[in-house]
Amino acid sequence: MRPRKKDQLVDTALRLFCRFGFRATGIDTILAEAGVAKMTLYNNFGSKEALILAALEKRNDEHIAWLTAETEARAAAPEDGLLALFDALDAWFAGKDFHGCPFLKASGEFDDHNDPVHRAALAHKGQLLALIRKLAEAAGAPDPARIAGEIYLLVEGATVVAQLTGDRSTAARAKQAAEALLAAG
Amino acid sequence: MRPRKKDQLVDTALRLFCRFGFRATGIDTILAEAGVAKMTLYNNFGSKEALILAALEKRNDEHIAWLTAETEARAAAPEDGLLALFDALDAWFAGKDFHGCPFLKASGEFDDHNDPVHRAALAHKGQLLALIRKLAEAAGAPDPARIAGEIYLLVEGATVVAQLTGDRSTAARAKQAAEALLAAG
DNA sequence: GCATTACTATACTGGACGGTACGGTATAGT
DNA sequence: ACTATACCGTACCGTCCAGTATAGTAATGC
Repeated sequence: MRPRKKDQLVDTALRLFCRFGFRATGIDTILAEAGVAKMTLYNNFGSKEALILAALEKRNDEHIAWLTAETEARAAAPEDGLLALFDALDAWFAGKDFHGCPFLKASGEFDDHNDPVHRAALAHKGQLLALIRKLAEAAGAPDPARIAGEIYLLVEGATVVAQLTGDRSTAARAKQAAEALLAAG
Repeated sequence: MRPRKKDQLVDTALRLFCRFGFRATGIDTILAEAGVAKMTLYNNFGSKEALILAALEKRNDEHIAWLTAETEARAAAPEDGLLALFDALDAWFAGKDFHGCPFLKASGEFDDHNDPVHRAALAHKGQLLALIRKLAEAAGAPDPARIAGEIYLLVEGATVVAQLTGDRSTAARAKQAAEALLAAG
């Protein structure tokens, strides 16, 4: 199997979904941009929803891995991980193709909690929270689960606000708040 | 002028937009639900976008007023306002017709920062931040602007997470974090 | 050599979309 | 009573949508 076109389709779809939204992006646009025939899409995925799910799955893997690596690279010591996470976020927000978190976008467009797309978003956020909890444990926080939950709220808030306002200092402000939370124990 | 049908249209549209999203809600659906003829919509608003804008404007006024009043009612003393805000949020999230913040939904669907809908969302969030700042000043915080910015991130984070997960304890967790932030000064 | 597989192009279906045209009705103010 | 206004229902427009049909090409694998 040579899954060249398939990957191309997923990559293009993901890029357009992130930029214009899921419902607003038609398959014809994706096809034209990817240079792929319509039947190739339907032979590989069967439906637009399946393509969305595939795109989100890939995005989940890549983003969690990137965030993990970037945070680790920016942390001088294991106990700095939680704060370094916000530096990684800052780098993410500063990218010129940043258009908010696609999973938040997806959960907004597919509001029904039983919808597979919403569930995919939920699963991703579960992994994000797990990552934060691991960082909290590595930092030696007295109550890692509690502190992770609080930090997680800051992360989501910063992500939303960065997309909404485009303010470059958003991650730094969230980091400041996180510092205070950590200092308070 | 008897703006009965006009209001009915805005109310119905807002309800459906909140629940199903802006792009996903067709005008025919709104019309059928509101029991209003199509020409009445276009005589009053001129376009779907104008209806969206009208709905968001009404929502902005109502929600800011509600949040202000609810927070005030739940604060025993002026310096409790910032924490009481999270009790108000909790009441909002617990409502059975809660489907997330329509302005965040709108900013996700209309990503372009020049889009009037995105701008409306931005304006609303400016008012929300101003409200938080006023509460921070009333609480006698040493640096009200900074603390308000941090609390604001918690508020947005809690709103997004409440919609995403449906977790009833989200506002309480955010309140806990806010307490720590306030205690840290 | 031959069959399978991956992919292509074009054309089409049925429905939904935002928006318009038009002819008719009910209700108000004067 | 008359007229303006608000509103109605229905039919229609052009466009876009997701998805299907069909026939054909290019490379792969035995």
